[in-house]
Amino acid sequence: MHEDHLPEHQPVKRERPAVSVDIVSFCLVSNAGLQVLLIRRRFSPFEGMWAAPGGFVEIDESLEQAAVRELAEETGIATEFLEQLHTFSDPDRDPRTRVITVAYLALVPPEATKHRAGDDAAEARWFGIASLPELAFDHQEIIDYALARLRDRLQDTAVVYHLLPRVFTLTELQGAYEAILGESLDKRNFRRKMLASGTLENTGRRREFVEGRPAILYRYRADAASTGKLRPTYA
Amino acid sequence: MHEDHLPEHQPVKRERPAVSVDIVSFCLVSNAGLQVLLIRRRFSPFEGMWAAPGGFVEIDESLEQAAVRELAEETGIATEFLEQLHTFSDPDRDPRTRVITVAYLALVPPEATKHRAGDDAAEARWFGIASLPELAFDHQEIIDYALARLRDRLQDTAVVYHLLPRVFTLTELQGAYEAILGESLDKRNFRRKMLASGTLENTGRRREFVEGRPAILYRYRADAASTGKLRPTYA
DNA sequence: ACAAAAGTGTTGAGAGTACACCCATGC
DNA sequence: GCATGGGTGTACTCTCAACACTTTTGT
Repeated sequence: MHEDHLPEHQPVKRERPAVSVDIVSFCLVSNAGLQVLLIRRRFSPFEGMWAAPGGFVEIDESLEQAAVRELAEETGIATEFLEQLHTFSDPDRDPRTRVITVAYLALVPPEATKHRAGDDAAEARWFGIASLPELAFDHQEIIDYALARLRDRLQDTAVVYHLLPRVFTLTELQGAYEAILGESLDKRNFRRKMLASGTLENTGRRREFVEGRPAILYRYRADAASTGKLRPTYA
Repeated sequence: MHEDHLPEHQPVKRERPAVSVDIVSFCLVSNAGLQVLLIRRRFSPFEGMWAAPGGFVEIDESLEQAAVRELAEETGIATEFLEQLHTFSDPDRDPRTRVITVAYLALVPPEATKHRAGDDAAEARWFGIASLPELAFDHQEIIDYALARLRDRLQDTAVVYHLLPRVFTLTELQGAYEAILGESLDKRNFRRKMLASGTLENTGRRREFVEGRPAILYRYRADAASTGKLRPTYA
């Protein structure tokens, strides 16, 4: 990094690539599974195509700030969970000019999923992970990467916390795991593991007015994100 | 990312941050443990201080290409293993101008560790991981991050492959794990696990002319990096 | 009483951990 | 024959995986 400043050493002002962030936001919708937030592009290139929300980094903000800002500007969504994924740098990934993009993973809890179209995007929409439209740029690759990371995080941390309502039943929790992993899990093993992990807390309340036996409502303990000892596979 | 091109939409040409790569290279030196490659800076800022090799990305190269090029230019070292770590973007991390840097992990096998000072650096040197000098920029943080990632990779892949000579004894392999993890491991459990992983191959030769009983020489199987099933903890 | 969903235990297999002595070679 | 490092096995614990019936509620 360390030479730009020295005129006699680097006499030519180097051409700088543009730097953007792209945010892959997931949410869970009961019996519709895992959803990804996309916007429809209003401008060329890929005008009219769907893409992950994102935009250029301002000169005085960090990448995290840019990600939060762009997500808010383009979709109106404020996320609590944001994790850097990977930086994509193929010189030809954007047909306009050289753009290096830093991809972020965002998790949006159900009470915050209401979006609106922003200035830069004609439209924003949640898509089921299994039925994504054709995507602009290398955004399909970025979303694949994000999903792999989310699945990974699920194995050893309490990230689902950020995708569920504050209270939930064990069956709902299992449904969340199954929707994200794309496979079904054994009920008894799942419950044992979750309860043993020490991340859950019985609220003492039950889900009322439902078909069948009312389920106990749990919440994540306040320190779950840090404390959670989860490295299960269930089956 | 998607608006730079539209004059009426973004009439002002946005100021672009500079983008650099920094490479944290590790090697193993028998009974000197894990080493990191640093260069002494020839220019301000932090002139005379040690830093990870790195430099600005050219407009038409990928980040990986930039990392390989900078490492070669500044130290003459060619690495086989390169993995992207994280992108550091604090607006104030470089006092000169806005620089976003993408950090890479490089592993250098013992036969490739000879370095030379390059154009941009007065001097290059391997430092023991436990006795690093004060570092320029946020490079201490970057190296900490790289070491954590290396330790992580050690748990479930055969990365040590890239840090050892082509043939080695089990004792040497265990020494490598211990040097990287910074803890000692049980000999019998370690050997059982390694041999059971299926990544090693007995060369049929032994280390000759040494004190004590000659040890069997092993090599990694050609497909070890992909096949290796390692998730041990030893103890 | 029946439909619907919640809840509950046991067993077998494999992996991890702890631990101490004999073996092959060079000098 | 002794110093030096190489090599080996067993028992315990714990976690994972497979698997089916009973309980509670509303209607």
